[in-house]
Amino acid sequence: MSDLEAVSLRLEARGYRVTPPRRAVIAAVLQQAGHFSVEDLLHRCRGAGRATVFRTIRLLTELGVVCRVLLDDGSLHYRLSHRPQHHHHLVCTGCGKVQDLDDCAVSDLVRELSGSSGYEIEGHWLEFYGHCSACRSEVLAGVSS
Amino acid sequence: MSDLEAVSLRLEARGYRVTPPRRAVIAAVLQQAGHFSVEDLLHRCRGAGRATVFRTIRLLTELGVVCRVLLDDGSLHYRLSHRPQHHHHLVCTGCGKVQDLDDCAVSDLVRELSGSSGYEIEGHWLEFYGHCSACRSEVLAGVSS
DNA sequence: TCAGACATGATACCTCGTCTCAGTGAGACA
DNA sequence: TGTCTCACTGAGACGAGGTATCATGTCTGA
Repeated sequence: MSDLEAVSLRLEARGYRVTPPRRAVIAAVLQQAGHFSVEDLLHRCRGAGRATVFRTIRLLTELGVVCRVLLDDGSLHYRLSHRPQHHHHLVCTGCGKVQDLDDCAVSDLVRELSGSSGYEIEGHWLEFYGHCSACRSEVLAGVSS
Repeated sequence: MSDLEAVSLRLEARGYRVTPPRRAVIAAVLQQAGHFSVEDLLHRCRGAGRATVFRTIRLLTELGVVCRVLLDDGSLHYRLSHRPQHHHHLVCTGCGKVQDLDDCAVSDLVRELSGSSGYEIEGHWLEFYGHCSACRSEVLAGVSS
């Protein structure tokens, strides 16, 4: 079963119809290698309207098919989520590559914080920014030349 | 020395002029108890123009006088920073109260991640969301009544 | 005094996202 | 088969939040 079919089935299981514009958006999302903005999708899905693309992305976010990535300049991008469960991102500020971090090491901190602060902590947002090994070696090569 | 004077001195030390509109924005920021949007400041500084308020907030962010707070609905607010150094926030989604977390417990995780991922990690963004003790007791009172 | 740098407010503009609304089409049902 | 309902659609208006531009004002140092 292709990814497109799998996502379509998940939509149908929730009672949503899988229409041609939605298929176009899902296909465009599945083609994206890294993170992308809604504007990128709008360019790829010329047939689908602006509102439809936004609506479909919101649907896919609810389904856990895509997840939101906060870049270090504050802009919000999306990314195909290979992990429907809670996870974090490691974003390369050089090439834009994003890596998933599946073990949430903050959960211990959350427990500790719940005790000390009196808050009932329901969620958190954690993103790491840095340079991947490829970008680091490029920078070093640039300096030495 | 008042807070207003202290911030003014920091601006001057960086070579910026302390003009009446800037003083008005700084005073408005210092009066804010919790987090605020630029729109809130615009209401409080009727004399200063929209662009000036945005420019001054950007300046104050650079100086570390205010810091950005990402709310759980994705909107960006600002907050008077009592800790110029790196810190995190604990945001109450009920009343909007924000608490600073000064010990960055992610630094161990950053070191560990640098080794395992090959990334040179330069920054991270961490916000916690939950309900403060006051909001929790309100909810409980509402349920029991 | 004067030139140049800096700061200003007004306003146009941009980006990103939501809302509204009339039209469309798929599916249920008589 | 016809009709009815309702989810879904695209177009476009709208709003929030922020930036760019520009003429003008003000400060500073020579």
